[in-house]
Amino acid sequence: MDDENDIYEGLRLRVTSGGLTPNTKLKPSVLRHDYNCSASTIREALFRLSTVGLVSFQEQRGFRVPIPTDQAQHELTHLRILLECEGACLSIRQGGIDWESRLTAAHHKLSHIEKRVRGSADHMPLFILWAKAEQAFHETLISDCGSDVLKATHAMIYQRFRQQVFNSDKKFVFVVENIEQHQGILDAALMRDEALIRSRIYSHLERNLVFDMPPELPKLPY
Amino acid sequence: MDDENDIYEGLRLRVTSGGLTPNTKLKPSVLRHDYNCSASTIREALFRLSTVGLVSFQEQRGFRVPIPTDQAQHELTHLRILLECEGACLSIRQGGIDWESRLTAAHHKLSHIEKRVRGSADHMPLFILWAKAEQAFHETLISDCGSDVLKATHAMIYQRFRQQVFNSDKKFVFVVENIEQHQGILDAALMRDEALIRSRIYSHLERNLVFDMPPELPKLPY
DNA sequence: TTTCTTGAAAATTTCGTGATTTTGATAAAA
DNA sequence: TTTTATCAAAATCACGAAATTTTCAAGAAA
Repeated sequence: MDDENDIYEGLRLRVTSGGLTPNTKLKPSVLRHDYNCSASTIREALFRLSTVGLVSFQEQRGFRVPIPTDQAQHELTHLRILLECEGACLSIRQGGIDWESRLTAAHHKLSHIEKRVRGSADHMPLFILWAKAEQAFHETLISDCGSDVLKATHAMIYQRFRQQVFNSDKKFVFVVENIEQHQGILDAALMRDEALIRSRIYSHLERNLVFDMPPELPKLPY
Repeated sequence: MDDENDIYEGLRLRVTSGGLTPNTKLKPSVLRHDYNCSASTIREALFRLSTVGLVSFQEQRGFRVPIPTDQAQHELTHLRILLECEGACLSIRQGGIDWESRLTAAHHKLSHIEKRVRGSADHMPLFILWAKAEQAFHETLISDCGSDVLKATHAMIYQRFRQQVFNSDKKFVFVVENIEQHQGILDAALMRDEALIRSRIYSHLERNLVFDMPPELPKLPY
């Protein structure tokens, strides 16, 4: 049935948070056994992943898990900030009670998991749950911006960001500051304060910026 | 040799500015003759185009030329403004003399073509030339922003934007205002005036926004 | 030792085929 | 006339194999 898409999703999970070492070769002829299908089917899925930037591809040289670099982390963070600020502000303007309630719900789930993570010694077992909840929260934040293109672009960048951070040495996937930062973003959204939410989204992601970023970009009239 | 990529580029050109009617079915078994290769090869190229949004795809229902809508035009324009303003401002900060000279050169070419277009009755014959030059100008504008991710994302959105506008009924591909607007953007870049270039990029693209856009988004501290 | 060839093994890309699904026209039923 | 059923033609999708390209180790030349 929807085989093709399951394989795509399966592979996506493995290259983003499946513990695969960066630069690992992804051979269709090997992976086919994990999904029992033909190599061509795997190849197609890997191709799709490569156009989104989640696997690297070189003509006649096959597919590999991308190597995280400081530069890539910086760039992905920068774009996340740009897109998320824009999407959040538009949602503040256009979103209604429904948006507020969905965002509150998403935050409630995330917050619950984060408090459990804080208590446990090993973060790993909860990681998958946390990753899903955190993605849902950030996607809900921009969900009423009214632009599918913006949302799709953000989703792409978010996936690559998560892959980058997870596969980098530091493994900064979760830090305690997240808890109050997510809360702060929710509060700003409910207060409908655009300037505040911008500043809080920036602070939340700031630690992933590895180079200096202009602290302030005057943006008028647009 | 680099067959696969040639086919991809060839198809990309046809769906973006090849005069194909929106909603036209793209059948691998037909297109194979134009590139003399197998249907599978065409299929793969179309698949890649679909992940970038330049071809619409439905499982078991094949590929089609996307139908332009006002909504899509608005969203693509919005994102172009966002990305291009950001890229231009960062280039102003980080770009050197080299950037200035490349931008001036790109503008010179574009300007030359635009003045010829203004004189001719039928725009069509010059269109391909103009499209290439205009893309080059806008890409040079953001070329020194220091972020490959930003540039790649912009390139994607720009392609879809061009497709949308070209395939829409109005065919607003070229208007005389472009001439002075491009000049204005160049001037602002050379003056290194960030606020000014933002405002001019916005004005340049504004006519493609089909819904109201917030005239001013206060953006502090980021 | 270092650099350059050689050539077999391995991996990647392309292609035609058969199985499955959709499409669209025609006929039957309401 | 409108709706539903039937079924053949056409298109799509997954597959395995053939053709092409790369990899890399072993030997020859500098």
